[in-house]
Amino acid sequence: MALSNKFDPKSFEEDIYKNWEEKEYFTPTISEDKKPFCIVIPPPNITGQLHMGHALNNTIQDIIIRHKRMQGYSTLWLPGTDHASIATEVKIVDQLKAEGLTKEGIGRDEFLKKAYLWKEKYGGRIVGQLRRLGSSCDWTKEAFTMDLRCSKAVREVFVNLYNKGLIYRGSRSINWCPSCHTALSDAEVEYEEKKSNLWYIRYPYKDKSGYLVIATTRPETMLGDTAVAVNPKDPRYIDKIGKKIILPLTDREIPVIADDYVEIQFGTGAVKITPAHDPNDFEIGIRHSLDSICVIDESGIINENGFAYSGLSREKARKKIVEDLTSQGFIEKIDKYNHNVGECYRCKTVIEPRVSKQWFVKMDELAKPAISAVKEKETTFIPSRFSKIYFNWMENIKDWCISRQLWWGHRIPAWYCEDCGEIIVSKEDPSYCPKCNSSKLFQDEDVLDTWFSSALWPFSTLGFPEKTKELDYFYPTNILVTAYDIIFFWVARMIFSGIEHMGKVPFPEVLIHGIVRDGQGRKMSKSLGNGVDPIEMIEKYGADALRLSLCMGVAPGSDVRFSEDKIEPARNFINKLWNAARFVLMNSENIEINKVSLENLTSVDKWILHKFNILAKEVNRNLKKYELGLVASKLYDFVWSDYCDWYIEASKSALYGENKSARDNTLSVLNYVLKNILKLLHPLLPFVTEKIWIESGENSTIMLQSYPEYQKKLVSNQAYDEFEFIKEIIRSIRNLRAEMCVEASKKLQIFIVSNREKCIMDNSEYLKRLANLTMITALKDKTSLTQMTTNIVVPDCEIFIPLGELIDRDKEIGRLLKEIQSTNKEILRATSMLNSAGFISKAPAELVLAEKEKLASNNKKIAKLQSMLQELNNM
RNA sequence: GGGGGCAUAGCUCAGCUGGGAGAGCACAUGCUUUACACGCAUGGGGUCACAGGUUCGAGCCCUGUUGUCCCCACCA
Repeated sequence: MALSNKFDPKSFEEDIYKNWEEKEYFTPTISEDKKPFCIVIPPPNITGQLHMGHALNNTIQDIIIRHKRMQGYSTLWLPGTDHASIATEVKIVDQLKAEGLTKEGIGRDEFLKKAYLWKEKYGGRIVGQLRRLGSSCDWTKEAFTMDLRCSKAVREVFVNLYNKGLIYRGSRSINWCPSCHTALSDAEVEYEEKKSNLWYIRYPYKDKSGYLVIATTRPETMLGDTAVAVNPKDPRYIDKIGKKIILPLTDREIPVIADDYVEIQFGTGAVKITPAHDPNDFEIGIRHSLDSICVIDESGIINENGFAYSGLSREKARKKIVEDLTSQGFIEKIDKYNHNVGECYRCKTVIEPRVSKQWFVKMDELAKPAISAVKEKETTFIPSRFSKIYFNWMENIKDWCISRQLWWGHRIPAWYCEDCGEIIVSKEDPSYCPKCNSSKLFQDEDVLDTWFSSALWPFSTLGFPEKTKELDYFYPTNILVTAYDIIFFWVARMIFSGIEHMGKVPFPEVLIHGIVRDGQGRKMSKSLGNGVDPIEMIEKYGADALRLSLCMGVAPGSDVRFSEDKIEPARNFINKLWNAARFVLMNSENIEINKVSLENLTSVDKWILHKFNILAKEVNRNLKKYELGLVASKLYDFVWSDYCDWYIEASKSALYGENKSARDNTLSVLNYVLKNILKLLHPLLPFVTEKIWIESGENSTIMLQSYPEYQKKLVSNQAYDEFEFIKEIIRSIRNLRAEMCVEASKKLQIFIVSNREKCIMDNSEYLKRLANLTMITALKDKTSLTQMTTNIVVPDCEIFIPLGELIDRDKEIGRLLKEIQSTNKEILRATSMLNSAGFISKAPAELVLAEKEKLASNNKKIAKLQSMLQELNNM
């Protein structure tokens, strides 16, 4: 026997994957006869290792891609990794620090060497982990955001945007991380509410006519104040506008200005203006031609413009300034105040707004078509509510700061002429200045935001700007699968980039899934130490179990809680499947398995084929809608309840019986359904389905079989009804046994009175086996019964069981009363529905008919129950 | 300040197009039934957050309320 009695994924997963990859099953052929289907992977950062979020994201993509592959599409799942500029640089700086080195110390070239080494080591690790998950990526096309292909695309796009005037360089107030020493885009700043104070400070007028009180959350920035602003409509200050103030702790003279920006209600209605260290103040500064005095340097230290405080950190300067203001009588009051503080998304350092020269992408023109593309449903978000998030961001977007003062990344393709100051933006490295012919050129030191290259991913990976056949065949891709937390960073930017550079949206669908949380619903994080390592789970339970557990009970777009006790049911299910397969294969050994012939099948054979057929329809329907939770639960229920609990158990009658043709028929159906279950399950459980497929004697891979579809010829409503009726009888007998405490091993004899006698007798073998009976005797009516019996009523059948001394009259009465009660409830429900004129006239006719039938059958049932009760009472 | 999610069994969650409330886990009882104890059989357990509305009919649609989580936003 080839299958061991326990499912042991470790023994085969790796070999199976290796085989798939060697045989190049993941590599599509570009063919006009086939429809293309393409997904580009959200490239994992080379900094990381696979976490549960990746596991969920890639499981979903793999299910979609395997399904499409089996449906005959030419499928490409294009993998790759992201250089993750700032995240990687932070890690390497840490690594250097541990070795007692600094990045400045070793220099740019040496630093980049280290970075590439890092990429080799850790980029390779995560790619290996994706393989372990079973991801059917075409590794021959693996991309990296800094490889030659992607770098060419980046330069192409940068130069094109620059030439169109959509990229510009300028001095703006940007978010600065004093720890990473770089500018950040707005999207890279995370806000957290912090407890702080609102300091009310007296700013004395120069003419000694008193003072004006301003309120601030950042007293240390007052060193850079160049004005105080009030609202022009504020009567309190109307006569103060234009007056001069002497900035406390300094000798600076600053004006009182009027600007609509100032809220009359907030604080004192007077705001200190620090253009160099606040983005709003920067705007006001421009409107009023104020000086912008930088007082905090790149590391968050007060610089030479900071009077007595220069050299202090932001935090120390705040403390000292408040002390000095207090002792000199400038503090009016201090209120407790909570406000949002911006932090660097990589290192959590408090952001310092700073004015500096950076490169920006002008967003207005790019955003417009990207908004209408989603409005016009050229791209749809699934679930649709996520399009609101997209619109909200796109409609309020500001210019995108793309330059980073880092080393690891795409260097900005701009050169400056030392002699004439010309800026040269070029796809190729220039060797002389086109304006003055000087050869003294130096390249911009900065690199691009890591998301600049990610934005191009759907076409840069396919060969853009070359017109490759891959790009022609697979672009636009078909679906993008990602978590909702990078809609801004990535999805939105891919959409406007695709429209701008390719003329088409990069994908018609965006499937958004949730975040994987821990058992208590908390985000998994390193600091909490609550992360579950997917690789550890794969080691313990297998990749299939992990994949299945990430689908079970999950609705699209909602967060998933994961804990180890969620994976056990998945593993148990696979073990169940494994053993079912083992049973079928064991019984099929050395026997020629015929194709299923639809003639000569028993009711249960037709029943399982009918139910399988419905399953195939439901699975396809739900896969189409990406309802993976429903797909998983339908497969789970069919395999466990229908196939294992009922069909396999019922099949034993034929398998262990004498009739050879009955056995052959049953084996055909057993094998047919098993094989097709494996196909349906394959996208979810690639490894175990392939393993069983091969062990069952198939010599090709399951991953290229055609996916089962609904087939009209398998429909058999009559057989379905028939076996459901038999199941009902079996269940009621089992229930009676449990209630009456009849030993499970005790075989019973039953008598029946039924208008479906033939059906019961046709299925007597199944009844005997599954309800553990010796004999079934059909009676015309119960009066011929001479023995004392206990009785069961199911629709269309009365069952009489001689239980001898086990019969207990009071217990029987109780049982009957309970049954009468529940039947009465049903009758009441149906009656009230049928009594409603509205229901009769407005509800669908088949529904009304069904209710009438139910009522009739329950009426019959209750009549029988009541006569039984009568008899018992008369005893 | 704006936007969104969630509220269903003890726990974790499904419930797709409005038509007799479901699963897994947990619980109870009984089972060495020759595929499986990672198993088999049977059972108990729900005011579908609350209040209105639409409808013949609402867990599902609409309005409001409460609780909870998240996202966005420059009130210093």
